[in-house]
Amino acid sequence: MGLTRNRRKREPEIVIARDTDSESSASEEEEEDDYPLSESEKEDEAVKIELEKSKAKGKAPITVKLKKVCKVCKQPGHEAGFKGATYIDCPMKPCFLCKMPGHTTMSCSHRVVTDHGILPTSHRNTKNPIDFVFMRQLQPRIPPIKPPYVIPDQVHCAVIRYHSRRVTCLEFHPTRNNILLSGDKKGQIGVWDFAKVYEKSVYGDIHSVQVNNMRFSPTNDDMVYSASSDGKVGYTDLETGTSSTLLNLNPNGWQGPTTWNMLYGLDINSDKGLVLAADNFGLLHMIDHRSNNVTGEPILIHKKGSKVVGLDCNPVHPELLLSCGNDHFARIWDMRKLQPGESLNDLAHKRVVNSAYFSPSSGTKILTTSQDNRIRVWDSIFGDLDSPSREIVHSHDFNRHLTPFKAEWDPKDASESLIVVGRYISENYNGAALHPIDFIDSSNGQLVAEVMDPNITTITPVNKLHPRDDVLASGSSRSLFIWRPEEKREMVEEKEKEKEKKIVICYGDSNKKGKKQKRGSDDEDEDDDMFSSKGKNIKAKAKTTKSTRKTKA
DNA sequence: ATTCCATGATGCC
DNA sequence: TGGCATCCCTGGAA
Repeated sequence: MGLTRNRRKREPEIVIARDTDSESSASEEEEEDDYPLSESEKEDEAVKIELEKSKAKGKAPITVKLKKVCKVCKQPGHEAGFKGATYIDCPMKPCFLCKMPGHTTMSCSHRVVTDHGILPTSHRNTKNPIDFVFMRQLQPRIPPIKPPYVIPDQVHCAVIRYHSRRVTCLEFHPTRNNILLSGDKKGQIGVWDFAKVYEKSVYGDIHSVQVNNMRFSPTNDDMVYSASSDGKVGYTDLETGTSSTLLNLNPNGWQGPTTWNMLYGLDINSDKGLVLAADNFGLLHMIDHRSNNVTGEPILIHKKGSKVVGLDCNPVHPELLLSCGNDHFARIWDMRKLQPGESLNDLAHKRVVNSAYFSPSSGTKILTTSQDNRIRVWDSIFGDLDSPSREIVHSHDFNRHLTPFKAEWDPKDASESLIVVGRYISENYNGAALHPIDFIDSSNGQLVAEVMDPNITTITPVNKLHPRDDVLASGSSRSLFIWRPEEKREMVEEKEKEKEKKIVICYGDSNKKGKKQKRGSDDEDEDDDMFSSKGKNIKAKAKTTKSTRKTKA
């Protein structure tokens, strides 16, 4: 099953890693006293320390006072932040996962706990009654059955720092299986042939700021539409790199933030021959796909002045359009009567809706990702849409440095239940704080697999499943990763057994260090942070109170 | 090696 | 409505 397999030894496979930093002794286990204290116990301890100190040196009140103050709430008596690879919530704040007050993430019943002995030490040796709740509520959540899906859970190849800014969107080529398109915060669009790993190109002059969505032309595989925060819809020939602007909402340039138009949502209704793009003022724009000219007037489909971040055309019913945005709604529209306030349904959310997708084959279900840390599924667009059929609590908070998370359907899953979504919150995996990519069975909310690699310590908000192959592409910060199932990878490797049996890591051009494209794994000494020693043999540096989760050499 | 800072969207008041 | 506090990141600079 995915859970176990993910974590099975992969050491021999990843050749890029350097030797490790920490041989710092096996006496690290002292981690224990950091931690399994209840809040009151912690306070007691703090008080004790204070007392002792003030007794010891008759006067030293200032330093003593600074001793234990929470960085988050500034209150004494507890501390929040990373202890090694485990993050301690501030108990004064609502749970970072489910957002409910009264408990912390550690004791949240929605928290997914890893099994197989990789439980954070905190949950052994505790007398805290909360742990009983843990065992009771969470143990049954760990799926006992092998999923019928083949989860791509092993890094097959990667481009490290391919982009010079973070990746914002990914798209697989509709017919060429090994071509991955990626957009970034700078406005660049990359084309990567991940079968030939080193074949990649970046188009930098299509957009001036971040690319929010890309779609291939339904009639010409080489042509790509892109929506950007520069207010333009670009139309680019991937072969030649020549690009034209089909829509420019800022013809007069920068006139201040209140007038600057940005385009977010983008989709193509091939049935009606329309390219649809939505902006940050709540408006929907349409471009005739054949003439590539703007058609009709912009239509207000979300709250005036609010961002429409997502558009999705129904795969079966061409008259249905789904939109979502910052007004906390996902809305279903009839293309035949697109008028303000005339939506067929408004799906309410508690926070901003990052994405809303029809299910890939029948188009009857809807999957949404909201910034209230919940993934929602509506089972039938023909049924009751007043409330979702399911809400899955999942950590995918908004953060300024991250591309917003979007849960995505697996287009290959005929049952239309498997989804993939990156996880914000980190978990302590053998001493490393990692942010897995979650595969969730949306029919029951169970975690099917948590995919991670000890070398990938950054958060991976952008994920895309291949339309035909068991391949996952993910964008983490500036790097791209291709994942395959373990078995699959072995097959591939066997096939080309003459070639190195190693994961190929390729370096992008965007950073100085990586300029030289490394072939294979010959000179492993000079890899950069991303695939350096962090992952392996990590030991929690319990001694160093300063140590953050980034324990570099 | 470590700390700091910028950055931006959001939600609350 | 506008100002302001907030944020379990990330990258780069100090």
